[in-house]
Amino acid sequence: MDAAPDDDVCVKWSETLRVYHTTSCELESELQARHALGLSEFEVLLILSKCCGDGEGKAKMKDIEAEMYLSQSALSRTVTRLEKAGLVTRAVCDFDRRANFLMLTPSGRERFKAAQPTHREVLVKHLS
Amino acid sequence: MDAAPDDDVCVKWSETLRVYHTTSCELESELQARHALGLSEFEVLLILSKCCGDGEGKAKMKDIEAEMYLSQSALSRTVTRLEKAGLVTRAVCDFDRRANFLMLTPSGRERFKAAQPTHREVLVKHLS
DNA sequence: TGACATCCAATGCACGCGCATGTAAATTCG
DNA sequence: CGAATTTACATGCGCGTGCATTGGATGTCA
Repeated sequence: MDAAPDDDVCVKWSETLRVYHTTSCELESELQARHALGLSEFEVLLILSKCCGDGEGKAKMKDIEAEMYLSQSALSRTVTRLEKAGLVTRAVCDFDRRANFLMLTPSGRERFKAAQPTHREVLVKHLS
Repeated sequence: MDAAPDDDVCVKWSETLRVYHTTSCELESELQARHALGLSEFEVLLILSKCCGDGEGKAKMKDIEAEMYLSQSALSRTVTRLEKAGLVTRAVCDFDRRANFLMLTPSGRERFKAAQPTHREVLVKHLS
């Protein structure tokens, strides 16, 4: 698998850096400019919206954390921002009152639907 | 080129996210733990050391900036940290006194040589 | 049941980043 | 030449992040 040795991984890494930075940078600015969403915030909405079909959109914080590359504290604050913006609501889990459920509000679902094309558009532009 | 459409880019993107985050995260912590270097700092040393053969290691700030995914201000502060650590020296360019040269100190070259295997090791682990 | 370990989420804190601005040097052009 | 523009770098500022800690709920085991 690794016939050609060390330099290969360096090239691969610098290519990964290039793709990651250019793409995430444009995602960030386009989502912010067109939909007032940070990338982390969008990603939370994305998980919520696909995690639970159409009607609902519930998920536990821990489950979301597991699907994102974001620390527990950062996720907590991201959710706080989303909550303040009225896009998401926290609800305590009845069976385990340590845990929180997260739910999309109608406004949150709307915002996400509006933003998703922008997201796709940028991805297609950089990864096609 | 793009026979299978939208979902493809999403998969590709999430794969890029995974590789980028796991790799850069481990690079950061290994370089910090073993060599007291942040990833940005290492990357500056890397550019300096390959930019100019063995004996010297000079480069203009602007040229370094162009090779990194880092803002001008972030680079400026990164270099300040490297300078404080004694790994790098700033020198004013005689022909354009706005510009700075950057030079590896012997200590800087040493630190870089010590750190490079760690860097390679992590890359190989994640990208092979 | 009671003491201890574990788990979830929030928060204090420090840090690195990008944006906007400031300062000084160089370049352009009337 | 002299004023306006542009370029290089540093710095003030706000923000999002990770680490460490805290507080509260749950689980475990004797």
